Amino acid sequence: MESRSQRLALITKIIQNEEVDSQDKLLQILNSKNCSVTQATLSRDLKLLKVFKRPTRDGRYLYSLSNAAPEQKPNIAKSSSSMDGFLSMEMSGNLAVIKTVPAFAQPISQAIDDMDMPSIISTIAGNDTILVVIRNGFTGTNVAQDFAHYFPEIANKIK
Amino acid sequence: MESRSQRLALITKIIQNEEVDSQDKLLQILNSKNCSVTQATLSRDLKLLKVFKRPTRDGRYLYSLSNAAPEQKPNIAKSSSSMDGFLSMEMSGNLAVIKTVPAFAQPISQAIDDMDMPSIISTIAGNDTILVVIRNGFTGTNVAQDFAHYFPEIANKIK
DNA sequence: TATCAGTGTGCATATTTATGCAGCCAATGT
DNA sequence: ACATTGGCTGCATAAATATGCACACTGATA
Repeated sequence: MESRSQRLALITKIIQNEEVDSQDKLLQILNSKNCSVTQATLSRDLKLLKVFKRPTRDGRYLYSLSNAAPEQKPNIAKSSSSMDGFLSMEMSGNLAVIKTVPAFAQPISQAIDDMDMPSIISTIAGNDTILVVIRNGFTGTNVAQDFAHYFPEIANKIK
Repeated sequence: MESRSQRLALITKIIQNEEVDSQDKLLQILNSKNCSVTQATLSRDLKLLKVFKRPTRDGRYLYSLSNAAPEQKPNIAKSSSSMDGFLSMEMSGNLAVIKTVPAFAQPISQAIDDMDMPSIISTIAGNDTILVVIRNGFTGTNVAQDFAHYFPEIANKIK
């Protein structure tokens, strides 16, 4: 085996047909097929091929070709206007209820979750309403304070 | 941050929202969010979540949630537990809040409703959060017990 | 021919990730 | 109460993977 491109093709075939979980293992298979390289070169080959280790159902990781791997959608960056559409917030027991302009509940809910406020377990959003679940040991006042701190632009809309 | 399941939920969120390419980097982000663990624990967490490093178009590798990989989706129903994607459950007053891997809230919510647990009136699900409304006369402890009974595989994720 | 640029490689080592082991803690059984 | 079990963790270190550097080879160019 002399050329790199031939070796790359061979690697592709091996990864498709066998359960390879380390470069050393791949190295052995290649050696047994008359192809002699070092682990360092293999590492570079795999990067060229965009090979990656995929999790299996039983908790292992095996090398896999990335042809089908889609780009992960990055979340839209938060802007200073992430509270656009916020209308009001009112406390009720261990819940805070936020009303928004219709269709704005989801993005606002996401923005709130992203802040990881200590007083909030999580939020859940419909179309124009968000439920904010307050963590045990905190009060609506705590939540109001946290909101005023993280989102000062809506501090005056909290009851 | 005290419980492992909560940390797992936080990790999924970080991996979705940021470009993480090493456990050390993830470690720093967690630390900045008041969550202190070692790299060793992180390695175990990532294996539990079946996180893997996905190749990007520009030749880098970033951590990614394996449940977002589409080729695995068609098989989920037949070969996975209905509690796949369940991350954590925390009580708050007459509610229990379940955090899931994104997009898993709806099916898990359905599975819970289907059990007709005596301690639960109903559930409502967003994208990665489920609210469980506890029936009058029951407590969060009752709900936790019911969950442990009906879904023993997630008993250890209940706070 | 001489020189240069680019590619490919091994070696040694750095970086990154995984794990054996022991200890802690909470839950459970006797 | 005491012992036991199992989950979770950190520490130290092993295992796995990536890379800086030097060198060899090729093809293009003056």
